[in-house]
Amino acid sequence: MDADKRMRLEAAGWAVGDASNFLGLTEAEAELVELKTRLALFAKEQRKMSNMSQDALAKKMGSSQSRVAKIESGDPSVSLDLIVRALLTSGVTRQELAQVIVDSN
Amino acid sequence: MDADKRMRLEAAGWAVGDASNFLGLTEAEAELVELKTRLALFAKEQRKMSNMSQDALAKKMGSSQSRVAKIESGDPSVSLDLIVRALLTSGVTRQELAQVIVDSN
DNA sequence: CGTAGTTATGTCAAATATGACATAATATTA
DNA sequence: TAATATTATGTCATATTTGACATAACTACG
Repeated sequence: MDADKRMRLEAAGWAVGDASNFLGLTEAEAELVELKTRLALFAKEQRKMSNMSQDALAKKMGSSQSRVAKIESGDPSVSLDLIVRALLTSGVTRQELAQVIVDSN
Repeated sequence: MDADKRMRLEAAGWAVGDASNFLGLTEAEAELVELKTRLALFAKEQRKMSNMSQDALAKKMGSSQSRVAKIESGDPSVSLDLIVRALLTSGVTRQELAQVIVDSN
């Protein structure tokens, strides 16, 4: 919808800091953007931690190198589902996932 | 199934003991499905907790009553993004979200 | 230097998710 | 009971997300 497009713009270019009011983002929408951004960074960390190339992870999770790159760069075309799949495939536990969510922001 | 076969299967990356492999799901995919299911139930709980009808929540998050129903029933057409948006819109904190993730399964 | 390995970026057809709508089913309340 | 509110289910056109591909941009090492 409209809000999603706005979320996209913000995640793509506009400082992810806190432009909540800027384009009329809901509190929840802004929080989700921040959460996804944080998880994206964590995904990159954890893949490296497990000594996999983007291509290796991609194959393991049935995706492609370019999409893994997009996951890790916080590309707005990437769903939360895909980010979490990447994390779980990298061996991240629910506990670690939860920790990142608590620390987010 | 004997221990040897189990060991061989598990070494090859298969979880033995649930329906994951039967459905052709990787471990990560199965874990994601379980996570989403748990979050869906939690979403229903929390909406009720905040005394909103599905229609009220739908309006607040820019969705529709029928989609909120699908969120809460664990409909496979619902993304994790949408589930989390529903949760955050219902006033769930990151801490509570994390707690559910840890407890999942 | 070159070259092999890895990561980033753009594009696109196909797959999937979405809100909206109708309407059925089930609660709730007068 | 009936009337009303709420929730469930199915469908569909549209929007978004996807893997795949090409290729550019690094990185590391001989």
